[in-house]
Amino acid sequence: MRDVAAAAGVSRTAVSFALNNIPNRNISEATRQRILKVARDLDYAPNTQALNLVTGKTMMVALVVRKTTQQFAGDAFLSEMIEGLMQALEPEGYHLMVHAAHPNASGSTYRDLVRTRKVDGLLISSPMVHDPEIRLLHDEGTPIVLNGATDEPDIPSVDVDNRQGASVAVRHLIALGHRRIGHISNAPFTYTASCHRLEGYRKALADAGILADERLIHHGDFTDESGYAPMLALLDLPEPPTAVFVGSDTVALGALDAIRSRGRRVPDDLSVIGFDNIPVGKYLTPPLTTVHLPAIDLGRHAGAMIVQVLRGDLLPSPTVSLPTRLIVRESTRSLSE
Amino acid sequence: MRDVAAAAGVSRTAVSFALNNIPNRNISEATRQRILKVARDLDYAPNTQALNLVTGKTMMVALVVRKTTQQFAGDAFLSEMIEGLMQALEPEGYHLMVHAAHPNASGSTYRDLVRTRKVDGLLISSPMVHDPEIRLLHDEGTPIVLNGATDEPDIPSVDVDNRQGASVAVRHLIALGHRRIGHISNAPFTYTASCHRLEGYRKALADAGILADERLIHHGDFTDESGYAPMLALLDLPEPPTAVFVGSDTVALGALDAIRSRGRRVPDDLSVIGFDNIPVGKYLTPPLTTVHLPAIDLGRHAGAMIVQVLRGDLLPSPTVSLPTRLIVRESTRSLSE
DNA sequence: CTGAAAGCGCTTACAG
DNA sequence: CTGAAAGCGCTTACAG
Repeated sequence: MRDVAAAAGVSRTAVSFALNNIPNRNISEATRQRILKVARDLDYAPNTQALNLVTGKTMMVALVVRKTTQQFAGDAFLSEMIEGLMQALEPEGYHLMVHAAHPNASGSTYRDLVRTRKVDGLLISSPMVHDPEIRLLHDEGTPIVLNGATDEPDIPSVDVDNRQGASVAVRHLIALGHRRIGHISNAPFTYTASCHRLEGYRKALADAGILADERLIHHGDFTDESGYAPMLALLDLPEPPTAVFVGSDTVALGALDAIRSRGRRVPDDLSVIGFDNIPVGKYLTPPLTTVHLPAIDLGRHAGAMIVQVLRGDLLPSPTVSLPTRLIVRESTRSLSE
Repeated sequence: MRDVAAAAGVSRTAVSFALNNIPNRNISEATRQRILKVARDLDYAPNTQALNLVTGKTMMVALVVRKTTQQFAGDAFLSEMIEGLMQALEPEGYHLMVHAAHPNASGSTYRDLVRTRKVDGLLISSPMVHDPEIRLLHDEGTPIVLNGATDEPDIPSVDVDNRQGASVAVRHLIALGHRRIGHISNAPFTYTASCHRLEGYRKALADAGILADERLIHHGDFTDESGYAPMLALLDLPEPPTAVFVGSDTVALGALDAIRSRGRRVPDDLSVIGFDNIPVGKYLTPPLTTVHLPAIDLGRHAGAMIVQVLRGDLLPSPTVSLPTRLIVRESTRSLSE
C-alpha cells in the first residue's frame, strides 16, 4: 500500500479511501482512477490480517463438527451441508473454516477459536439434548448457531422438524397396517435429533392407540455397522416387529444387512423405513423408503443465520425448523396384501 | 495483554516472553509463574490477528474444491478427505478453510486467498490434465499441493496410482475370461484421474493382447446419473461388452440402474467393476467389486505435504502416489462358468 | 479536496 | 533479569 501511495504520488489515506470506495470522503475522480490504475499495475492486494486487526473482524466462521473420526468420515451429508453453508456465506464475504471437535476431547477447543479471534462465530453441529458448554458459550455472547435443535429455545438453531418427520414415517407404516413397529435410532438418545425422532415415533403410535413396547426400541450410533446388532435383537424377539423405523439411512444399511443375514426379506417379511434420504437409497435393493432431509437447505439457512447474528440483526425467530418429506419407495409394503 | 502486564506489574514484553515460553530470553521462574497465573485469572486469550500481522503467517490452509454445486454436494469422499487433512494439520497448529471454486467461474478466486494473506497455502482438488493457472500459481511461489496428480512432476501432489488401480481392475476382468470390456470414466478426460484410469484400462488390454475398441469407451461426469446414458449406449451396441470397468462407484450406480432397466442382470449377464470403494458399495445388490481409494490417507498425506512446503522443508519427492487395492465382491464373475 | 497521526494487539531486536 | 521502542499493514477520526 505504501508503494501504491508513492507511485501514485498521494498519501496512504487517499489510497485507502480510493480502494475502499468510501462515499463521504471525497477524492477527485481523476486521482481515484489514477490510484486504482497504479494499484492494478502493481498487482496490489491488501493484507487481510492488517485489516482484521483494525476492524476487529475476521470474516471467518467455523463449522465445528463434534464427531469421532469414524463418524466424521462417514458423514454422508457433510459435503451438502458445506455446500449450503458456502452458498450463504461467500456472497456476504464470509469464509468457512472446518474444525473437528471430537466429542470425548477434554475442554472446548472451539471456544478458543473465537476468544483468540480466529473466527467471528461458530456453527455447531450435532448438538446434544443437554449441553452446558453451548449454553455457556451463548450466554457469554459468543455468536453461535446450532446445526440441529436443542431444547433451549433462545439459542439460534436450524434443524429439520425431527418429531414431525419421524411421525410421518411411522404413520406411513401404520397406514400400511403395521401395528408392531420397531425403532432403531440414528444415535444415542443424548443427541437431540435421536431424541426428537424417538418422540415422533412414540407420538405416532400413541395417536393410533398403539401401546409402545420398550423392547422394540434400540439405538444406533451414526455408522452403518451400528444398525446390525440392534436389528438382530429385534429379529430375535419372541414376537418380532413387522416393520422397523430406522432413524438414519446409514444405520438402516446395517439393519438391512442383519435382516438378510437371517434370511428374511424386505419388504415381504419386514418393512423398513429410513431417515435422511442418502443419495444411494434409491439404488438399494429394494429402494429404501425414507424421510428426506434437505441438507443443502439446512446449510443455507444456518449460513444466513450466522451472518445475521454477526451483523447484530434481530432474528425473526431464533430457531428455524425445516419440513421433511416422505419418500415412498419399495422397502415398505402393506401388511394385508 | 496490556491488562495482564499491568496486573502482574511487568512489561508487555515480559508477558509475551512468559506466555510464549521463549527459552533464551530469561525470565525468573517466579515472575513467569505470576504472569501465567494472572493471564489465567484474567481469562486472557491472545489476538490471533495481531499475531498474524507481525509474523506474516496465518496458520491457515485452504482446501479449494473445483466442482460445480451438484458435483460438490455429491462428493462422497469430501468428509474423509477433510478428516485426513485435519489429522495432519491440526497437530501442527494449522487450520483448514474450505473454498468452493466452481470450474466455470471466471478468474481464479483462490489465487487471491494467498495474495490477500487470508491463508498461507492452497490444497487444490480435482486438477485437470492441463491447467495453466496452477502452473502459474506454482511458478509464482504460491505454496500449493494438488490433491490429484497432474502431468507436471515438479508441482507437489498426492494421488492414488490411478493407472495401476485401473489396470488391476481390468486385469481382474481379463482373468475372469472377459475379452470385450467396456469403460465408463468417472469424469471427462480433461481431468487427470479419468485420463490416467483410461490409460490403465488401455494398458491392461494391450498387455493381454486385446485390441481396444473405441466404441466401448465412454465418459461419466462425477454424478450417478452420468453413468446411465453411457451404459445404455454400451448395451445397445451390436456387439455389447461382457464386462464394464466404471471409473467411479458413484457413476457405476447409474450404470447398474441402466443395466437393470434393460432387464439384464449383474453379474450373470454382465460383470461390473467400479473404482473408489464408496462405503455403500458392499450393501448394493450384488455387492460391488471395486478398487479401494484410501481417501483419509490421501488427506493425511496432502496435509503433511503442505505443512512441509510451508515450512520450507525439502520434499523427499514432489509427487506421492498411494497404492490402491482390489476389492473383489459379487458384481464380477467368470465368463466360463 | 487531501495528508499527518494515532491506533488495532501483538513480537522482537536492542539497550540497560 | 527486564523494559522502552519500533514495527507489522491497514483504517479513520481529525486538522488543514
